[in-house]
Amino acid sequence: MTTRTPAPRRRDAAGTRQLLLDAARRRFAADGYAATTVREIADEAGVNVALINRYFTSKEGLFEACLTGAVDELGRTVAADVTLAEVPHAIARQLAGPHVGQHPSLLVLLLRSSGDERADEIRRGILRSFAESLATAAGRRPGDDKLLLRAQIALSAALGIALLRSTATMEPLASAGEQELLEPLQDLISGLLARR
Amino acid sequence: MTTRTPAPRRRDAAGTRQLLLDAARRRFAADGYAATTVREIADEAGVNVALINRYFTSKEGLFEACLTGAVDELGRTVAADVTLAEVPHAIARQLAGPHVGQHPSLLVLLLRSSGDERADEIRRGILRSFAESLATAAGRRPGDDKLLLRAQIALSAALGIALLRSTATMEPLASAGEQELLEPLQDLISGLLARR
DNA sequence: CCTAGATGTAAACAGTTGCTGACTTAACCC
DNA sequence: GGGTTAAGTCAGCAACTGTTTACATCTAGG
Repeated sequence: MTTRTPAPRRRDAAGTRQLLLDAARRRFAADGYAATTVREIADEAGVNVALINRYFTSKEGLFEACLTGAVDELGRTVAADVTLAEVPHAIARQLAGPHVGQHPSLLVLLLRSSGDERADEIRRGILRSFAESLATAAGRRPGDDKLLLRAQIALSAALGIALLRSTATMEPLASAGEQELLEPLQDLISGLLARR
Repeated sequence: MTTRTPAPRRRDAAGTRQLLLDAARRRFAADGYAATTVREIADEAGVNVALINRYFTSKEGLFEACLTGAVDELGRTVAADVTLAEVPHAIARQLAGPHVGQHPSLLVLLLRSSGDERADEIRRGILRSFAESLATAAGRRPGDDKLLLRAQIALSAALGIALLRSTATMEPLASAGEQELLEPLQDLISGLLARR
């Protein structure tokens, strides 16, 4: 069985660029920015180290590209106008959905600081906008800081779960599936954000 | 005004050891293990770099010492037999209590992986034991995995808040005080862990 | 076919990392 | 007070970091 792709070209800029992005995202999410080596990333991608600087100028540039890529992907899966009832499903899917494994949780990436100011500003921007969406879904009116705070706490919870699942090996949390996470998440979200 | 300490000795092993521990905890919590340099720690402690290896054998040894120190301190502030109603208070205090600032949140340290197996095992051990205590406080009976999962999620939430407060600058979460955190935390905990 | 530009490779650079050894200096005891 | 030991200093090493530079090789267009 040969490959189906029409052009199995041995030199493909866009292709290797994507290989690097995928490998980088995995390593950054798993080990953090500082602990990850450009050579590790290149090896995992099966690509020469120098290409990182060719395609992304620097390690920070690569990280930034991972981040903006993650934004797009998240923006596609999580619509901006979710209802509060859908939120637990969205979180559970993002934490343990069928896609995870090859694409390790994007959420973890949002907790990985690079120290670079530009990249960190992107990170903060995404987080803020997520919290806003969540607060809006919960019925926030402009100026309502208390509900915004609650939305940020809910977001913290989702990110905390993602991080603990990936760095600590804490059962049953680490290997809980989408279904097992759903019910607790529903209780958490409704306890925190439901109108009373 | 001279110093009040009875013995202002210029050479004090225990003293400088503690200086190193404090500085290391701050840096590790703020920047993570890999991004923190032994020279940074030594400078912040106002101490020669070589003393880190003298007193703690290695950077990893220092991190491990920070971790076990944090265990003791947490074990003292958070008793093992808390009631469920006290949990939100304990979390809020640990997140934003009056002591924070000089002693940046111990919780963040528990999310900082060093890559060293020994240190990470300590970390996991603490987290597991905390989750157990929480589940017990919620009325867990042996073998009840569902409630344990919920306790681990609650713990994730607390840690996530700690991390987001320290790495993202997300208002109003970042500068919320103990009181402002308490009410949402109560709703979160009761929604997640209360018997229904 | 054959050349020009795109793609990939190899080696080395300068700076930083954690760590070590030989050394100096202060504190304590008789 | 001299001498012994603990406490602190200093310079440097070997390994690793991100990055660059000069070079090889493939691919497409004329």
